[in-house]
Amino acid sequence: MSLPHALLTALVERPGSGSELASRFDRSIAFFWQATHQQIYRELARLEESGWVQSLPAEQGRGRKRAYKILPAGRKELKRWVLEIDDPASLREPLMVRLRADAALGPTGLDKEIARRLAIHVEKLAVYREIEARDFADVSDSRQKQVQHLVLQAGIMLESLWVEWSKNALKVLERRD
Amino acid sequence: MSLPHALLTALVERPGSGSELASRFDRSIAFFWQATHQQIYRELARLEESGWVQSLPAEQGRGRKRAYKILPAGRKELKRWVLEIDDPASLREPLMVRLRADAALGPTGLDKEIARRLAIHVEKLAVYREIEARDFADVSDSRQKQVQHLVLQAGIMLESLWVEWSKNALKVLERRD
DNA sequence: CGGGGCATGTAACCTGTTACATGATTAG
DNA sequence: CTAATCATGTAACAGGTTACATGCCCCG
Repeated sequence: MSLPHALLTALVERPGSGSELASRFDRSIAFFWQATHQQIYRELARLEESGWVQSLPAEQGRGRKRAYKILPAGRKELKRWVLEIDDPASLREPLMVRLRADAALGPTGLDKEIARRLAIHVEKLAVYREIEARDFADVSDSRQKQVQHLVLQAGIMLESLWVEWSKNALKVLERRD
Repeated sequence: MSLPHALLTALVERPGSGSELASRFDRSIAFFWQATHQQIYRELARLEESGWVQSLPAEQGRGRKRAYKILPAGRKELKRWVLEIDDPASLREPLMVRLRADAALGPTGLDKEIARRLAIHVEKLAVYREIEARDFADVSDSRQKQVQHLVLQAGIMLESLWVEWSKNALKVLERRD
Protein backbone atom coordinates (compact mmCIF):
# COMPACT_ATOMS: atom_id res chain seq x y z
CA MET A 1 0.00 0.00 0.00
CA SER A 2 1.49 3.29 -1.05
CA LEU A 3 -1.22 5.83 -0.47
CA PRO A 4 -0.06 6.91 3.00
CA HIS A 5 3.47 7.41 1.69
CA ALA A 6 2.28 9.20 -1.38
CA LEU A 7 0.53 11.62 0.96
CA LEU A 8 3.61 11.96 3.14
CA THR A 9 5.62 12.77 0.04
CA ALA A 10 3.17 15.45 -0.97
CA LEU A 11 3.29 16.89 2.54
CA VAL A 12 7.09 16.96 2.53
CA GLU A 13 6.90 19.17 -0.49
CA ARG A 14 4.36 21.46 1.14
CA PRO A 15 1.66 21.25 3.86
CA GLY A 16 -1.93 21.18 2.67
CA SER A 17 -5.50 20.07 3.25
CA GLY A 18 -7.24 17.00 1.93
CA SER A 19 -8.78 18.68 -1.06
CA GLU A 20 -5.53 20.43 -1.94
CA LEU A 21 -3.68 17.15 -1.81
CA ALA A 22 -6.28 15.58 -4.04
CA SER A 23 -5.77 18.17 -6.74
CA ARG A 24 -1.99 18.11 -6.35
CA PHE A 25 -2.15 14.37 -6.81
CA ASP A 26 -3.90 14.84 -10.10
CA ARG A 27 -1.18 17.14 -11.31
CA SER A 28 1.88 15.19 -10.17
CA ILE A 29 1.77 11.40 -10.04
CA ALA A 30 -1.67 10.83 -11.49
CA PHE A 31 -0.10 8.58 -14.14
CA PHE A 32 1.04 6.09 -11.55
CA TRP A 33 -1.11 6.64 -8.53
CA GLN A 34 -4.71 7.69 -8.09
CA ALA A 35 -6.86 8.31 -5.07
CA THR A 36 -10.35 9.55 -4.46
CA HIS A 37 -10.99 12.20 -1.85
CA GLN A 38 -12.56 9.62 0.45
CA GLN A 39 -9.41 7.58 0.46
CA ILE A 40 -7.37 10.67 1.13
CA TYR A 41 -9.45 11.82 4.10
CA ARG A 42 -9.50 8.37 5.61
CA GLU A 43 -5.77 8.03 5.18
CA LEU A 44 -4.95 11.47 6.57
CA ALA A 45 -6.86 10.60 9.72
CA ARG A 46 -4.82 7.40 10.04
CA LEU A 47 -1.57 9.24 9.46
CA GLU A 48 -2.46 11.61 12.26
CA GLU A 49 -3.26 8.68 14.55
CA SER A 50 0.15 7.22 13.77
CA GLY A 51 1.79 10.48 14.73
CA TRP A 52 3.24 11.07 11.26
CA VAL A 53 1.32 14.21 10.44
CA GLN A 54 -0.41 16.91 12.43
CA SER A 55 -3.47 18.95 11.52
CA LEU A 56 -3.18 22.59 12.35
CA PRO A 57 -5.51 22.92 15.31
CA ALA A 58 -6.86 26.36 14.42
CA GLU A 59 -9.38 25.07 11.96
CA GLN A 60 -11.64 22.18 12.74
CA GLY A 61 -15.08 20.85 12.14
CA ARG A 62 -16.86 19.55 9.12
CA GLY A 63 -16.87 21.71 6.04
CA ARG A 64 -13.80 23.70 7.10
CA LYS A 65 -10.41 23.29 5.53
CA ARG A 66 -8.07 21.29 7.70
CA ALA A 67 -4.41 21.71 6.78
CA TYR A 68 -1.90 18.99 7.63
CA LYS A 69 1.85 19.18 8.00
CA ILE A 70 4.34 16.34 8.19
CA LEU A 71 6.06 15.55 11.51
CA PRO A 72 9.67 14.34 11.98
CA ALA A 73 8.39 10.82 12.62
CA GLY A 74 6.59 10.99 9.28
CA ARG A 75 9.76 12.01 7.48
CA LYS A 76 11.63 9.16 9.08
CA GLU A 77 8.91 6.68 8.11
CA LEU A 78 8.99 7.93 4.54
CA LYS A 79 12.77 7.50 4.34
CA ARG A 80 12.40 3.96 5.61
CA TRP A 81 9.66 3.14 3.12
CA VAL A 82 11.46 4.46 0.06
CA LEU A 83 13.95 1.62 0.28
CA GLU A 84 11.41 -1.17 0.61
CA ILE A 85 11.62 -3.56 -2.31
CA ASP A 86 8.73 -4.95 -4.31
CA ASP A 87 8.32 -6.51 -7.70
CA PRO A 88 7.05 -4.50 -10.64
CA ALA A 89 3.35 -3.75 -10.40
CA SER A 90 1.26 -6.01 -12.55
CA LEU A 91 -1.20 -4.49 -14.91
CA ARG A 92 -4.80 -5.64 -15.00
CA GLU A 93 -6.17 -4.68 -18.37
CA PRO A 94 -9.67 -5.93 -19.17
CA LEU A 95 -9.17 -5.07 -22.82
CA MET A 96 -6.68 -7.91 -23.09
CA VAL A 97 -9.24 -10.28 -21.67
CA ARG A 98 -11.73 -9.00 -24.23
CA LEU A 99 -9.22 -9.63 -26.97
CA ARG A 100 -8.78 -13.21 -25.92
CA ALA A 101 -12.55 -13.59 -25.81
CA ASP A 102 -12.73 -12.13 -29.30
CA ALA A 103 -10.16 -14.65 -30.47
CA ALA A 104 -12.20 -17.47 -28.94
CA LEU A 105 -15.64 -16.32 -30.10
CA GLY A 106 -14.73 -14.87 -33.48
CA PRO A 107 -14.92 -11.23 -34.61
CA THR A 108 -17.00 -9.23 -32.18
CA GLY A 109 -16.39 -5.63 -33.21
CA LEU A 110 -13.67 -4.70 -30.78
CA ASP A 111 -12.05 -2.41 -33.33
CA LYS A 112 -14.43 0.42 -32.43
CA GLU A 113 -13.32 0.30 -28.81
CA ILE A 114 -9.66 0.22 -29.72
CA ALA A 115 -10.07 3.20 -32.02
CA ARG A 116 -11.74 5.07 -29.18
CA ARG A 117 -8.87 4.28 -26.86
CA LEU A 118 -6.31 5.20 -29.47
CA ALA A 119 -7.78 8.69 -29.45
CA ILE A 120 -7.58 8.83 -25.66
CA HIS A 121 -3.93 7.83 -25.64
CA VAL A 122 -3.05 10.31 -28.38
CA GLU A 123 -4.61 13.08 -26.38
CA LYS A 124 -2.94 12.12 -23.11
CA LEU A 125 0.38 11.88 -24.88
CA ALA A 126 -0.06 15.42 -26.19
CA VAL A 127 -0.84 16.71 -22.72
CA TYR A 128 2.19 15.00 -21.19
CA ARG A 129 4.47 16.27 -23.94
CA GLU A 130 3.23 19.77 -23.29
CA ILE A 131 4.02 19.46 -19.60
CA GLU A 132 7.45 18.17 -20.51
CA ALA A 133 8.15 21.06 -22.82
CA ARG A 134 7.05 23.55 -20.22
CA ASP A 135 8.62 22.11 -17.04
CA PHE A 136 11.57 20.04 -18.21
CA ALA A 137 12.98 21.85 -21.21
CA ASP A 138 16.32 22.55 -19.58
CA VAL A 139 18.74 19.64 -19.96
CA SER A 140 20.97 20.82 -17.11
CA ASP A 141 18.32 20.56 -14.45
CA SER A 142 18.98 19.73 -10.82
CA ARG A 143 19.00 16.13 -9.73
CA GLN A 144 15.64 16.63 -8.04
CA LYS A 145 14.09 17.88 -11.25
CA GLN A 146 15.61 15.09 -13.28
CA VAL A 147 14.15 12.49 -10.96
CA GLN A 148 10.73 14.07 -11.28
CA HIS A 149 11.27 14.04 -15.03
CA LEU A 150 11.81 10.29 -14.90
CA VAL A 151 8.27 9.80 -13.70
CA LEU A 152 6.86 11.91 -16.48
CA GLN A 153 9.02 10.11 -19.01
CA ALA A 154 7.58 6.78 -17.92
CA GLY A 155 4.11 8.22 -18.47
CA ILE A 156 5.05 9.45 -21.92
CA MET A 157 6.61 6.15 -22.87
CA LEU A 158 3.53 4.28 -21.71
CA GLU A 159 1.14 6.40 -23.71
CA SER A 160 3.37 6.13 -26.77
CA LEU A 161 3.35 2.39 -26.34
CA TRP A 162 -0.41 2.21 -26.35
CA VAL A 163 -0.71 4.50 -29.33
CA GLU A 164 1.62 2.33 -31.32
CA TRP A 165 0.04 -0.90 -30.14
CA SER A 166 -3.49 0.31 -30.87
CA LYS A 167 -2.63 1.22 -34.44
CA ASN A 168 -1.23 -2.23 -35.00
CA ALA A 169 -4.23 -3.86 -33.32
CA LEU A 170 -6.59 -2.02 -35.64
CA LYS A 171 -4.77 -3.46 -38.64
CA VAL A 172 -5.18 -6.98 -37.30
CA LEU A 173 -8.82 -6.57 -36.33
CA GLU A 174 -9.75 -5.32 -39.78
CA ARG A 175 -9.57 -8.91 -40.91
CA ARG A 176 -13.07 -10.34 -40.87
CA ASP A 177 -12.34 -13.94 -41.70
CA MET B 1 -14.45 -6.67 -12.86
CA SER B 2 -13.15 -9.06 -15.48
CA LEU B 3 -12.34 -12.22 -13.63
CA PRO B 4 -15.66 -13.97 -14.31
CA HIS B 5 -15.34 -13.19 -18.00
CA ALA B 6 -11.72 -14.23 -18.10
CA LEU B 7 -12.87 -17.57 -16.74
CA LEU B 8 -15.71 -17.79 -19.24
CA THR B 9 -13.20 -17.13 -22.01
CA ALA B 10 -10.97 -19.91 -20.78
CA LEU B 11 -13.96 -22.23 -20.60
CA VAL B 12 -15.02 -21.39 -24.15
CA GLU B 13 -11.63 -22.58 -25.30
CA ARG B 14 -11.94 -25.79 -23.31
CA PRO B 15 -13.76 -27.05 -20.18
CA GLY B 16 -11.65 -27.49 -17.09
CA SER B 17 -11.42 -27.52 -13.33
CA GLY B 18 -10.36 -24.72 -11.03
CA SER B 19 -6.76 -25.74 -10.76
CA GLU B 20 -6.48 -26.32 -14.49
CA LEU B 21 -7.88 -22.89 -15.16
CA ALA B 22 -5.40 -21.40 -12.74
CA SER B 23 -2.43 -22.87 -14.58
CA ARG B 24 -3.88 -22.02 -17.98
CA PHE B 25 -4.26 -18.45 -16.75
CA ASP B 26 -0.59 -18.34 -15.97
CA ARG B 27 0.30 -19.44 -19.46
CA SER B 28 -2.08 -17.23 -21.44
CA ILE B 29 -3.02 -13.81 -20.12
CA ALA B 30 -0.83 -13.68 -17.05
CA PHE B 31 0.69 -10.45 -18.35
CA PHE B 32 -2.61 -8.65 -18.10
CA TRP B 33 -4.68 -10.57 -15.66
CA GLN B 34 -3.81 -12.55 -12.56
CA ALA B 35 -5.87 -14.53 -10.13
CA THR B 36 -5.17 -16.72 -7.15
CA HIS B 37 -6.82 -20.08 -6.84
CA GLN B 38 -9.09 -18.77 -4.09
CA GLN B 39 -10.46 -16.10 -6.37
CA ILE B 40 -10.99 -18.65 -9.09
CA TYR B 41 -12.90 -21.10 -6.89
CA ARG B 42 -15.07 -18.37 -5.46
CA GLU B 43 -15.81 -17.03 -8.91
CA LEU B 44 -16.56 -20.41 -10.43
CA ALA B 45 -19.15 -20.99 -7.73
CA ARG B 46 -20.75 -17.64 -8.57
CA LEU B 47 -20.73 -18.39 -12.28
CA GLU B 48 -22.57 -21.62 -11.60
CA GLU B 49 -25.11 -19.77 -9.46
CA SER B 50 -25.68 -17.37 -12.34
CA GLY B 51 -26.32 -20.27 -14.66
CA TRP B 52 -23.39 -19.44 -16.92
CA VAL B 53 -21.38 -22.56 -16.29
CA GLN B 54 -22.11 -26.06 -15.10
CA SER B 55 -19.97 -28.41 -13.11
CA LEU B 56 -20.02 -31.96 -14.32
CA PRO B 57 -22.07 -33.72 -11.65
CA ALA B 58 -20.07 -36.95 -11.66
CA GLU B 59 -17.35 -35.62 -9.44
CA GLN B 60 -18.04 -33.74 -6.27
CA GLY B 61 -16.74 -33.15 -2.80
CA ARG B 62 -13.67 -31.57 -1.37
CA GLY B 63 -10.34 -32.63 -2.76
CA ARG B 64 -11.78 -34.02 -5.98
CA LYS B 65 -11.40 -32.35 -9.30
CA ARG B 66 -14.53 -30.58 -10.38
CA ALA B 67 -14.65 -29.80 -14.09
CA TYR B 68 -16.77 -26.94 -15.39
CA LYS B 69 -18.14 -26.30 -18.84
CA ILE B 70 -19.66 -23.14 -20.21
CA LEU B 71 -23.41 -22.96 -20.87
CA PRO B 72 -25.14 -21.14 -23.74
CA ALA B 73 -26.15 -18.37 -21.34
CA GLY B 74 -22.49 -17.96 -20.43
CA ARG B 75 -21.49 -17.63 -24.06
CA LYS B 76 -24.16 -15.04 -24.56
CA GLU B 77 -23.03 -13.11 -21.51
CA LEU B 78 -19.44 -13.19 -22.71
CA LYS B 79 -20.44 -11.85 -26.13
CA ARG B 80 -22.30 -9.02 -24.45
CA TRP B 81 -19.40 -8.20 -22.17
CA VAL B 82 -16.75 -8.10 -24.88
CA LEU B 83 -18.31 -4.97 -26.29
CA GLU B 84 -18.54 -3.07 -23.02
CA ILE B 85 -16.44 0.05 -23.09
CA ASP B 86 -14.10 1.23 -20.40
CA ASP B 87 -11.17 3.58 -20.21
CA PRO B 88 -7.60 2.30 -20.27
CA ALA B 89 -6.63 0.66 -17.00
CA SER B 90 -4.57 2.89 -14.79
CA LEU B 91 -1.31 1.62 -13.46
CA ARG B 92 -0.50 1.85 -9.76
CA GLU B 93 3.25 1.71 -9.48
CA PRO B 94 4.67 2.32 -6.00
CA LEU B 95 8.14 2.74 -7.49
CA MET B 96 7.00 6.02 -8.99
CA VAL B 97 5.84 7.21 -5.60
CA ARG B 98 9.21 6.22 -4.21
CA LEU B 99 10.92 8.22 -6.92
CA ARG B 100 8.96 11.32 -6.04
CA ALA B 101 9.81 10.80 -2.40
CA ASP B 102 13.47 10.44 -3.38
CA ALA B 103 13.24 13.72 -5.26
CA ALA B 104 11.71 15.42 -2.22
CA LEU B 105 14.05 13.93 0.40
CA GLY B 106 17.29 13.81 -1.56
CA PRO B 107 19.25 10.75 -2.71
CA THR B 108 18.05 7.68 -0.87
CA GLY B 109 19.68 4.79 -2.71
CA LEU B 110 16.88 3.80 -5.05
CA ASP B 111 19.33 2.83 -7.77
CA LYS B 112 19.84 -0.62 -6.22
CA GLU B 113 16.13 -1.33 -6.45
CA ILE B 114 15.94 -0.14 -10.03
CA ALA B 115 18.90 -2.29 -11.03
CA ARG B 116 17.16 -5.26 -9.44
CA ARG B 117 14.02 -4.58 -11.40
CA LEU B 118 15.92 -4.06 -14.61
CA ALA B 119 17.15 -7.63 -14.29
CA ILE B 120 13.59 -8.85 -13.73
CA HIS B 121 12.32 -7.09 -16.84
CA VAL B 122 15.20 -8.35 -18.96
CA GLU B 123 14.43 -11.88 -17.95
CA LYS B 124 10.69 -11.59 -18.54
CA LEU B 125 11.35 -10.08 -21.92
CA ALA B 126 13.52 -13.04 -22.86
CA VAL B 127 10.79 -15.46 -21.81
CA TYR B 128 8.13 -13.64 -23.81
CA ARG B 129 10.36 -13.44 -26.88
CA GLU B 130 10.91 -17.16 -26.65
CA ILE B 131 7.17 -17.80 -26.54
CA GLU B 132 6.76 -15.54 -29.52
CA ALA B 133 9.40 -17.35 -31.54
CA ARG B 134 7.84 -20.69 -30.71
CA ASP B 135 4.14 -19.96 -31.10
CA PHE B 136 3.89 -17.01 -33.46
CA ALA B 137 6.71 -17.43 -35.93
CA ASP B 138 4.40 -17.78 -38.92
CA VAL B 139 3.41 -14.42 -40.37
CA SER B 140 0.42 -15.82 -42.24
CA ASP B 141 -1.40 -17.02 -39.14
CA SER B 142 -5.17 -17.18 -38.78
CA ARG B 143 -7.01 -14.17 -37.46
CA GLN B 144 -7.53 -15.93 -34.14
CA LYS B 145 -3.81 -16.51 -33.74
CA GLN B 146 -2.99 -12.95 -34.72
CA VAL B 147 -5.36 -11.59 -32.10
CA GLN B 148 -3.73 -13.75 -29.46
CA HIS B 149 -0.39 -12.49 -30.72
CA LEU B 150 -1.54 -8.91 -30.07
CA VAL B 151 -1.78 -9.66 -26.37
CA LEU B 152 1.70 -11.11 -26.26
CA GLN B 153 3.03 -8.18 -28.24
CA ALA B 154 1.67 -5.77 -25.68
CA GLY B 155 3.46 -7.74 -22.99
CA ILE B 156 6.71 -7.62 -24.93
CA MET B 157 6.38 -3.92 -25.58
CA LEU B 158 5.74 -3.26 -21.91
CA GLU B 159 8.76 -5.18 -20.73
CA SER B 160 10.92 -3.48 -23.35
CA LEU B 161 9.66 -0.16 -22.11
CA TRP B 162 10.68 -0.86 -18.55
CA VAL B 163 14.07 -2.15 -19.59
CA GLU B 164 14.75 1.01 -21.50
CA TRP B 165 13.34 3.27 -18.81
CA SER B 166 15.30 1.54 -16.03
CA LYS B 167 18.59 1.99 -17.85
CA ASN B 168 17.92 5.68 -18.22
CA ALA B 169 16.81 5.99 -14.59
CA LEU B 170 20.07 4.44 -13.43
CA LYS B 171 21.99 7.10 -15.29
CA VAL B 172 20.04 9.86 -13.59
CA LEU B 173 20.27 8.32 -10.12
CA GLU B 174 24.04 8.00 -10.35
CA ARG B 175 24.22 11.70 -9.66
CA ARG B 176 24.84 12.19 -5.97
CA ASP B 177 24.58 15.95 -5.69
C1' DC C 1 -31.14 35.28 2.87
C1' DG C 2 -31.48 31.48 -0.03
C1' DG C 3 -29.21 28.34 -3.10
C1' DG C 4 -25.26 26.20 -5.02
C1' DG C 5 -20.71 24.65 -4.62
C1' DC C 6 -16.94 23.17 -1.85
C1' DA C 7 -14.53 20.57 1.98
C1' DT C 8 -15.06 17.01 4.92
C1' DG C 9 -16.97 12.92 6.52
C1' DT C 10 -19.89 8.19 7.12
C1' DA C 11 -21.24 3.78 5.41
C1' DA C 12 -21.80 -0.17 2.55
C1' DC C 13 -19.86 -2.93 -0.74
C1' DC C 14 -16.59 -5.50 -3.78
C1' DT C 15 -12.27 -7.30 -5.28
C1' DG C 16 -8.18 -9.14 -4.20
C1' DT C 17 -4.84 -11.00 -0.58
C1' DT C 18 -3.31 -13.99 3.02
C1' DA C 19 -3.51 -17.69 6.22
C1' DC C 20 -5.10 -21.82 7.07
C1' DA C 21 -7.93 -26.28 6.83
C1' DT C 22 -9.61 -30.58 4.80
C1' DG C 23 -10.34 -34.39 1.59
C1' DA C 24 -8.24 -37.04 -2.21
C1' DT C 25 -4.24 -38.87 -4.75
C1' DT C 26 0.30 -40.46 -5.51
C1' DA C 27 5.19 -41.75 -4.53
C1' DG C 28 8.32 -44.27 -1.90
C1' DC D 1 1.17 -47.33 5.16
C1' DT D 2 2.87 -42.98 5.57
C1' DA D 3 4.31 -38.61 3.79
C1' DA D 4 4.09 -35.34 0.39
C1' DT D 5 1.39 -33.13 -2.85
C1' DC D 6 -2.72 -31.72 -5.18
C1' DA D 7 -7.47 -29.81 -5.45
C1' DT D 8 -10.84 -27.56 -3.16
C1' DG D 9 -12.60 -24.83 0.27
C1' DT D 10 -13.38 -21.39 4.67
C1' DA D 11 -12.42 -17.13 7.02
C1' DA D 12 -10.67 -12.71 8.05
C1' DC D 13 -8.94 -8.63 6.32
C1' DA D 14 -7.27 -4.54 3.58
C1' DG D 15 -7.56 -1.29 -0.13
C1' DG D 16 -10.43 0.88 -3.41
C1' DT D 17 -15.05 2.38 -5.14
C1' DT D 18 -19.52 4.37 -4.89
C1' DA D 19 -23.39 6.62 -2.81
C1' DC D 20 -24.73 9.71 0.12
C1' DA D 21 -24.77 13.12 4.19
C1' DT D 22 -23.40 17.25 6.67
C1' DG D 23 -21.59 21.74 7.54
C1' DC D 24 -19.34 25.99 5.82
C1' DC D 25 -18.84 29.67 2.51
C1' DC D 26 -19.86 32.88 -1.09
C1' DC D 27 -22.55 34.76 -4.74
C1' DG D 28 -26.58 36.77 -6.35
